[in-house]
Amino acid sequence: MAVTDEAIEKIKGMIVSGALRPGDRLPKESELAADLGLSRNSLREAVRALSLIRILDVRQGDGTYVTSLDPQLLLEAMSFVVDFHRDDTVLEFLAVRRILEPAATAMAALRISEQQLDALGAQLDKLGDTPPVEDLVACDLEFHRGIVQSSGNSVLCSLLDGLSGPTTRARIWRGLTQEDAVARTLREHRAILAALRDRDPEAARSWATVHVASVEQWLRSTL
Amino acid sequence: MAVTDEAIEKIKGMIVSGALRPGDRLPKESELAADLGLSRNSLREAVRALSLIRILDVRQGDGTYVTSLDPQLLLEAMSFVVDFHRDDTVLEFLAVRRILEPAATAMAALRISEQQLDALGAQLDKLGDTPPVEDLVACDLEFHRGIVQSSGNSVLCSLLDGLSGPTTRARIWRGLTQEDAVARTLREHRAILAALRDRDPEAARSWATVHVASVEQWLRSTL
DNA sequence: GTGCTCAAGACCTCCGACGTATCAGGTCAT
DNA sequence: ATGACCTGATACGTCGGAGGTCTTGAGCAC
Repeated sequence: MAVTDEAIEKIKGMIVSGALRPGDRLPKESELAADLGLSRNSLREAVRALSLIRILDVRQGDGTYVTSLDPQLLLEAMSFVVDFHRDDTVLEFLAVRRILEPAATAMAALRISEQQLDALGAQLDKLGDTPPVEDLVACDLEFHRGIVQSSGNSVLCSLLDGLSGPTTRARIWRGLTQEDAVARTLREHRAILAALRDRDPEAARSWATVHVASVEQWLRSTL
Repeated sequence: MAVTDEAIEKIKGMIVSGALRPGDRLPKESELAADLGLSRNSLREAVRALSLIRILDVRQGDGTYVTSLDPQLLLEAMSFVVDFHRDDTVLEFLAVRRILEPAATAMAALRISEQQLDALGAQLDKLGDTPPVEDLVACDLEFHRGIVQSSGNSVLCSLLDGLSGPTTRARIWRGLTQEDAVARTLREHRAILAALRDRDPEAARSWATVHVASVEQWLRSTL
């Protein structure tokens, strides 16, 4: 195994074992390189790799720190990965979202706060009946994120966030605007919100399923 | 933005735009560095980072290639990330698995081949009634992987593979062996297999839910 | 045709130097 | 005494060059 890969494993080990805790500062590059028995250049490759996936946070002029290691932060790196997938695998991602989103919406029905409900309602009202496409996309993303956050599971939230990432979503919406999809989306959003207000998990789950399935169906007919 | 980060974005752009396709070979380090306008050292940091998340495949003495970009390959990197989470977030990961695994098992009930069914059955038979712990862990992992693969969704498969990674699984099983968990697990595995043989998605879903929930319950009472 | 040898090509590692950003502490004017 | 400003130390950022190691494939002997 290459020395850089060894260094990655060793740093990972230091964090997993608890020798380095979230927020801790690493020794400076020259010292750490000496400790691990490799050159500063090779160590930097290891640090850069761990920095890309949000394990480490490098600040020039200051030092290198272990991030909070929150699921939200680490899974954020997944959206980077999702960007690499071509259209032919989008359906598979959407199928997973079709499983997760209804479950998350059902969970949210039991936990969402009145305040959050009002915020979602205000957001929908502000949008109007015939919003510009860009506003609809942004709103759609925000609407679902708000609900999923109320599920109380940050892993689930981050995962869905990655799956529904801006790139994928934008690509889907791009051609979806010519039909009655806009009105339909708004209608379904209101139905989901109503189910949440009723604290009705099964209704919320069903409407979320319908909502994702409609996107899936359209996409399947188009590709 | 640092030159290395720029290089990461540029390489990503070349792949996403289609200028570089899966399996393509990149120009040699010195040429690519010159093209992108940075030093070879800095470029290597970018390549190493993309290599960690399985975007690039570097072969010493040969060259650097774009990987197949299969969902399976890219999401494999997620297990690396999951390893960093401490026990207190394991429950959240398990909750997500509790959503995905029953759905995947139900999907598999409709698509799994007779051959695959026989293989799963043979695997269970070979294990016997009181297997060693290590064999049980390996078998458990293999059993679920085999089923999920039959769901036909490689994204779903890779995701569950990451969530149920060796580390998490081993940590859970470590203390689970003293009780009646072994016999219970084997019984549930056989029930899942029976439901698959019957091509009964709802029974398969239910047994999978029970199976994951029992682990979750045990873990919740222990932590 | 088969197997071996060897040289070219590409990545691997290291070193040393200099640039740049951050932070802490001191200086000076108010 | 207080505040802004300056300056030095510190740590990361970037670079160029020099060997080392591994893979590959051409060429040669059998």
